[in-house]
Formats: sequence, structure tokens, C-alpha cells
Amino acid sequence: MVTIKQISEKLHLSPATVSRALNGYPEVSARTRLLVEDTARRLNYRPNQLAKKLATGRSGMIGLVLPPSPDQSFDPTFYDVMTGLSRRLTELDLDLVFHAPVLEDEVEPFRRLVGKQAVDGFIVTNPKLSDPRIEFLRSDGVPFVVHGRDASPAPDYAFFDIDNFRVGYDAAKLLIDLGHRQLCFLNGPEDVHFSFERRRGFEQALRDFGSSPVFGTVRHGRMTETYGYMQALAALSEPENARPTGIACSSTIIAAGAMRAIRDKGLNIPADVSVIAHDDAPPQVHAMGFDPALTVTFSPLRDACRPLADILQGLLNGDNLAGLQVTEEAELIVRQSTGPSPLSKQVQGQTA
Amino acid sequence: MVTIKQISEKLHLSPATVSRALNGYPEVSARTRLLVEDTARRLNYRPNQLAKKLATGRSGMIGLVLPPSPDQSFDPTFYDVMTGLSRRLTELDLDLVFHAPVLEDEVEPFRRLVGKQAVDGFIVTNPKLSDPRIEFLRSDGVPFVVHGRDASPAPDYAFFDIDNFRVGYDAAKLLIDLGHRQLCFLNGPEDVHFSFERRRGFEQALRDFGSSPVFGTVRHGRMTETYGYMQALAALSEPENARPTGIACSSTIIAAGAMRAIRDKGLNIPADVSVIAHDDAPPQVHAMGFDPALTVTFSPLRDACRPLADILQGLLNGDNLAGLQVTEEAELIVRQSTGPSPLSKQVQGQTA
DNA sequence: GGCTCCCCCTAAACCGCTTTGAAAAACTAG
DNA sequence: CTAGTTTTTCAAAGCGGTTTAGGGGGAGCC
Repeated sequence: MVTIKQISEKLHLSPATVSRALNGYPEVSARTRLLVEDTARRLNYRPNQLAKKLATGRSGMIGLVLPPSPDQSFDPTFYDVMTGLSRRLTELDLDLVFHAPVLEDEVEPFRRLVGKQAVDGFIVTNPKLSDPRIEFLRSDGVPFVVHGRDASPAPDYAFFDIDNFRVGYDAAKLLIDLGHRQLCFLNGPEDVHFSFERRRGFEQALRDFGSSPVFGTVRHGRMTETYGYMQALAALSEPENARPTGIACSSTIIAAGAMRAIRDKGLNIPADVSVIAHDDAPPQVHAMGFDPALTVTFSPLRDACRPLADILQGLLNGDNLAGLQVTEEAELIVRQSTGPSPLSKQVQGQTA
Repeated sequence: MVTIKQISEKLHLSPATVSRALNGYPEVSARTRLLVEDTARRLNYRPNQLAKKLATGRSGMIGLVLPPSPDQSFDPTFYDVMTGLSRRLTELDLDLVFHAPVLEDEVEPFRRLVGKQAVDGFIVTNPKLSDPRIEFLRSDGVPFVVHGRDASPAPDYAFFDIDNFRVGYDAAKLLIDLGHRQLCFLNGPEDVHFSFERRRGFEQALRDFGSSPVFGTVRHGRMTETYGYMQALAALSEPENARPTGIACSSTIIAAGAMRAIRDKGLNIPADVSVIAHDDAPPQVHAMGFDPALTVTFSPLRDACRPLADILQGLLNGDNLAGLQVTEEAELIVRQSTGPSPLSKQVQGQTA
């Protein structure tokens, strides 16, 4: 392995100058810089990361801990985040160190990594409404950025989130605008912030557009196809006057289940029942291809990776927190799975 | 952060002694050692990993690169490996640094990590028959262990694999013993070693037990439910005399598809068609619950993680290669998805 | 008492890089 | 030509550990 010292000797320069030249410091002449850069290249010099890190006090490692999962199954969205994150961090010359917690203690990997001084910061995914990992990192003063957020009304940490209130709001609004008066929202788990926000948005829309009364029920659960199927089936089995004509889903996977249930009931989409979902574009489900094409609020998870990485870097550079709390809007894309309520003739006048 | 120097000053000892005491070197008195250990604990001393690594020349990091996937979808088995590996490596005080390649170049992440001197070794998963990653690492002299192996008849690297020849052989043998004379093998992709080996085993069994002629076709493809469904459907649509009564599958996911196809054809399992699969126990599919219970060759992926990690550690310690090439047997578990051939009366005499 | 031996410990070098403080070199101005 | 700046370079001190070479002092032996 070729070191800075070797280069300096070869060039009759001091290691200090070589280091400066390679790291773009101004106090080195252009000629010397070129010379150094050239020899470094020719000698195929690679700075020893460890030495660099020891000297600078930065490890260049970012901790990523697999979020705890209720059953031991895998959250496919995490995979998406992980790969996207890795790619972006690589560009920033940071590395991802991955840990899977032993199930009992979700904080332990963080404690361990912090104790070892092995990482400069963390990315926290799938935060709970009240999350012990966030609590720990905050109290320990370790830099971290959250994908999503916890329940605190004004978080004092860096995060990247989408406007989940709007997701719920827009879904409900669209359905209401189409004349639907009996809605059902198949939301995510009850203990995560995004579900909470979407529910708030959903219910706010019910209130805002309730010139004629609109009814909506919200159901919570793990976002699986089965959950979507079962809950939609249950909703559609209600007596006629409580049966939803518009179903909002917190994920495309849920929507897949819901649509299956609708069909099993002998109903048509969107003639009898409209379906809208939030789509964060997990590749598995995208490939599925919905028929009819699904109306969604759209915000690809992968798109979150770049900001997440960049926010973290900002954090490490000591940037102001204000710029490191990002909330993005999801895009409403209307396709064929939503249409006017089958009962809309009765209420059209009131809506318009 | 408390350092060795602080401890040494507090105790009026030299840093050298403290270092020795903490690392269990013999040339330090029992009394001193206890003293040092005790103060270290009280002061909550954590050795700086970077400094340690710089001094010892070991980074304590293991590289894990997401294997390239033909489409961009996720191989759920990789997740299993990743978590299991992380847990075991944590016990060995090693950390996993994760990289996702940009799609064009699967070797690049390795080159990068090696260049940065960021890792002590690699775990390579999903090897191809001829694999550029293995090629690179070998030529570069970096320690690595392969989960599976490539096509070389006598690999000169460390690996952990299951006896895939036997997997194919046992599956065919079981079906043949049950009187089946027309078999079909829905194997994995053509360009991976395990498929190749299983096919070899499968075909060997056909030859070994061919006192009465046995026919078997082997199909290759990506191991998805759809693949299983399509291929099984195709096989079952053959003219009567070429229609398989026993289907072997390279994974439980394939089997799920195959079983669906069998049912769609109005056939019964195992009365009309027997199904056997290889089961590496990915949690997603396990949960699925087969009906009838699936006969399998069994070897959980998770079980591979511990040996993989241990082999790698052996490698880093300079152990002899011979002990670091491990092939394990899969276990044959006969359940309800296999039964005598519906045509067995005709051939029973010849088999017994 | 003098000698060796062993045990326990220390001083100092080292890992490869960064960074501070100061000196040398190269300009600029008077 | 000298004094004063500015630019460029260097020596040396870290970063926090490990490790080598060596030293003090008590025990054992003659």
C-alpha cells in the first residue's frame, strides 16, 4: 500500500504538503498540486480511510438498523430505502453499516454502535408515535435523521417526511368531490405517525366538505394484501346505507386486497366502488399492474433516499436544523379506479 | 470520551500497561489487571475502534454487497442472510458494511471497498457459474467467503454450500421410489451453480433408478410463483404419455405456483400429481402454509449465516483453507404432497 | 555480596493521516 | 537594495490505540 509519506519522499516534499494538495487546500501552488495529484494517480494512491478518520475524528460511517417488525417478516419498503440510501451515501463517500437488532431490544444496536464510536450518525426508519430509538439518540446527542417522524408536534431533530395529512385529505376530498358520501379508509398501523396524520387529514376533509353529511370509517392494521382484502370485505358487507362507495388505502398493497374483495363481492371498479391509494412505488407491487389503473397519491420511497442522505450530511456539517426538516407533498394522480359515486344523482346538486 | 491515556494517568501507569491489561496479555500482574479493568469499567471506557484498527491494521468491517438482480426486484432470501449474518458478526465484534451496486457494474462496489481499505473481507452471495466478483477478489487476494460456489470443480476459496447434487438426487429418487415414471423439475436459473448441481443430481437419479425407463424434463427460470405456475401448467398440458405425475421444485415459491396450476387443472395433490420442493425456509413463504403439507428437502438459509460468519473469521485468522470449505446436507422431510403414482399399479412390480 | 533470571512495567516508536506554527521563498513596495 | 507582505513549504505534534525494546527490582543461586 502506498502512503502519503512515500509520495512525499518521491517528490521531495513534506507529507503535509502532499496531504494539502490532495485535499484541495488553497495554500499550495498550482504546480505542486498538479505534480502531487499526478503522482498519486500514477502510484494508485488510496488514502487509508482509518488513518484519515482517526485524524479527523470522523468515521465516515452511517448506522442503519433494521426496524423492528411485529412478526419477523420483512418490510419490503426497507429494502428500497436501504439500496437507495447506499447509492447516495456512496456518492458522498459515506458507508452504511447495517445492523439487525436482536428482537427484544430495538435500541441496543444504537447503543452498541454509539459506544464503539463506530458511526458518525444514524438513519432511523419506521418511527413509532413515541420511539425509544429517537429518544436515545436525542438524549445522547448523536446526529441522526428520521425517515418520517414521531408524534412530537415540533420535532427538534432532522427528518424527511411527506405531507401525510394531505395524503389523507386529498384522498377523501377526491372521493367526496366525485359524489361519494360513504367512505372507508384502510389505513396503516395505529402506532405510526403517518397513519395518524393521514387519518387526521381524512377526517378533516370529511368535515370541510360536509355540506351534505359524509360518513367515513377508518380502519387500522398492518399493510398487507390480506388486511386489505379482509377489511374491504367487512366494509362491503355492511348494510346498504353504511356500505362505502369509496375506499381509500394507505398503500397499493392494501388496495390490491381491497380490489380483490370488491370483485369477489361482484362489484365493479369504479362503477360501484372507487379506490384510491397512496403509492410509494415499492417495485414489487408496481410490477403487479392494477386493472383498472389505480388512482393514487404518489411519492416514491426511492426519492426519499437522496434527501435523507443529504440531510444527514448537512447535519454532520453542522447545518442549521431548520433546513434539515423537510416535508414533501405527494402528487395526486387520477387514473381509472375512481369515478362518480353510483348514488351521485341523488346528491349531485348538493355537491356542485 | 475517556481514553487509555486518561486511565493510565489516573492509575499512575503507562498506557502500554493499560492496553495490555485490557487485552488480556500475560505480562501484567493480576492485581494491576483487576485494577485497570475495574477503573475502565467505572469510567465507562470504550476503546476507540478507529485507533485500534489503525494500529492493528484491521478494520473489523465485513463487506456485503447486494447481489445483482436481473430485474430490480428484491431477492427475499438475501434479507434473511443479511440479518442472520449481522447478528452473528455482531457477536464476533465485526460490522457489516452494506453496499448496493449501481446496476451496470457488479464488481465496482468490491473494487471501491478494497481500494478504500475499508473492509477486512467479504461475503459473496448468489454466485454465478462464472462470477466476476469472485474472480476479482481472488486475483486481488482479499479474504472472502462465498455463500454457494461457482462452477470450478475444486474451488480455491472459502465457501459454505449445501449438497445441491443430493437435493436434486433425493427429490428424483423419492418420486421414482413412489412409482412415478414421468417427472418434471422446475429448477432455478440456468446460470447459477446450485441449479446446475441439482439438475445433475436429478438426472443422475433418473439413470440410477431407471430399471424401468423414467422420463424427466428440467426447466429453468427465475424462482417466482408465476414461473412455477406457468411451467407447471405447460407441463401438465402435455399429451397424456408425457404428462408428469411428479413435480420437483427448486423452491417453495415455485411449488406454490405449481400447486396452483395443478389445482387449476382440476387435479389433486398427491393423488394425481406429487410435489416436492427444496425449502430454505424464507419466512414469507413459510407463513403461507401449504395444503397439503409440502414434502421438502430442507435446509434453512438462516442456518447458513453462522457458518458463513465463522468461516470468514477463520479466514481472517489465517486458518487452513481446507476447514473453510463446508458443504452441508439438506434434510429430506416427507409430508403429504407426495404419494404413489396414480399409474403405479402398472409399474409397481418393476419398482419393488 | 555479586550474579543471573524473571516479572512487571515504562518509554518510545509506530499505524497513516491532518493540522498547527513557524520558517523559507517569492514577491511588492519604497 | 532593504524592509514588508504574501505565498508556499516544512517540521512536529497530534488522533488513540498497539507493540517493541529495554529497565528496575526482587528472588534465587553460588
